[in-house]
Amino acid sequence: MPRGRPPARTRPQVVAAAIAVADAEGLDALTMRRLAAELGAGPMSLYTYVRDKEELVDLMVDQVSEFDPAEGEPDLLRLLVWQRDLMLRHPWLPAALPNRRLDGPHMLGHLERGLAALEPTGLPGAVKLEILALLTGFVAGYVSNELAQARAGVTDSERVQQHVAALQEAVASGAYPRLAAVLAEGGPVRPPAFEDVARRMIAGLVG
Amino acid sequence: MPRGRPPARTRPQVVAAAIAVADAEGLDALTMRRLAAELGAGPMSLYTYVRDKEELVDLMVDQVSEFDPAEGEPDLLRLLVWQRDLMLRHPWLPAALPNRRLDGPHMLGHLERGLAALEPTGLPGAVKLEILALLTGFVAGYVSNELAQARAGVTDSERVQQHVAALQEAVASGAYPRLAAVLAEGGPVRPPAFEDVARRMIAGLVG
DNA sequence: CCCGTTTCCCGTACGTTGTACTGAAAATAG
DNA sequence: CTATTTTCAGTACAACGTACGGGAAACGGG
Repeated sequence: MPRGRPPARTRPQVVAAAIAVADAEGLDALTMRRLAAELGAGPMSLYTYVRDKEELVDLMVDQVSEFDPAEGEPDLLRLLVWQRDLMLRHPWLPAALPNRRLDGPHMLGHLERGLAALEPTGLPGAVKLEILALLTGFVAGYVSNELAQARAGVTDSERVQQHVAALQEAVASGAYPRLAAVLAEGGPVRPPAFEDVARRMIAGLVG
Repeated sequence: MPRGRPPARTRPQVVAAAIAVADAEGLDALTMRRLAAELGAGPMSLYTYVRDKEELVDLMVDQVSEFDPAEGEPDLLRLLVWQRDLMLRHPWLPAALPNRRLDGPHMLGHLERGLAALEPTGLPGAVKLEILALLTGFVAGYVSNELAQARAGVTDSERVQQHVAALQEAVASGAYPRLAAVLAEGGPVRPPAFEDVARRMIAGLVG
């Protein structure tokens, strides 16, 4: 029997609310006060469910990484596609991943699936882990680029325009002929589809 | 003739001091007050040389990316090796790169060299830029892993040990057989050398 | 029924951060 | 010398994560 006063909320509820805030307004907008207000609670109440903010983000990452077990054991390409979908759905994820403990059940499950996909290679375990880390990093980088370009499309006014102006000026100086050629080439060329690049990446690392 | 009171310091001096602090104590230790104290100045004096902290880090990144022109036009592999050396020398660099404007002269020079190395491929310019971004992201990820493992060697006590304990427990539950096998395999297997992985990466992306 | 114990809730408050504001200080131009 | 221009830096503010501690709500045992 639980002894004292029962919690008014559950930990998954708190984490889910945090994810909702980050999805809607970005990771910077996710402050403890903001999240508490979202839950109709005092700021310090959150520390009943979470040791500190770092742990909160750990839990957020693990929560969104839930995997539908009905999909069975995917190959590496399917795994990367799934990761990308995840990051497109939760744009804060690529920024949240670095320097984070990934020992939640879903992240470990994901690792397990990755190891399964690498089983036929017969590589040493440490190498398999390294490959998985590099592939995840690749996906995060790719999606970050995608998201940045999408944001540049609607133009952040201030910041993006300054960047473009700086580029124009540098190119006009004539010191970067090849860069100038690329920019003159006309911008919106369709970049290669994710699946193609991912396939090349996998082939390069495990082939 | 310059009119008003002359500056007591130069912008490169300020940036160099900032780099020194970040090299020695990490990016988190680099605060405006700390840097000002390092220079024997008042905190607000720094804003004479730099619009805000973001621009300061922009300048730091560009400053450390200076390239010895005597090396001529390197191929892609040499470029990645050089990037890695840079990041090992400045461990804050991988963390500082994401979401940053890279339009300083040295970063543009680096881009120019990368485009030169990709010239023979005949790929469209936008694809070349994408490849360079992905390769830089790969190097940053690889070095981050290297640095994290080195730090785990001296053991951060608190945080790392908690992580290891969580892994042990999860593995002991039997839910992650392949992960268990990898961990039982014995840890310190020599990971593949950077040059090998980088070569595979290049081959995968441009091959 | 009531009281002690346990647990959660949350107002207050502290230290740190980036930086806006303001006015003093130091240099040149006339 | 005076006016102008620029840098310097003290004070201060808002926002952050979170330590602290007292009040509130549930239970077990008498």
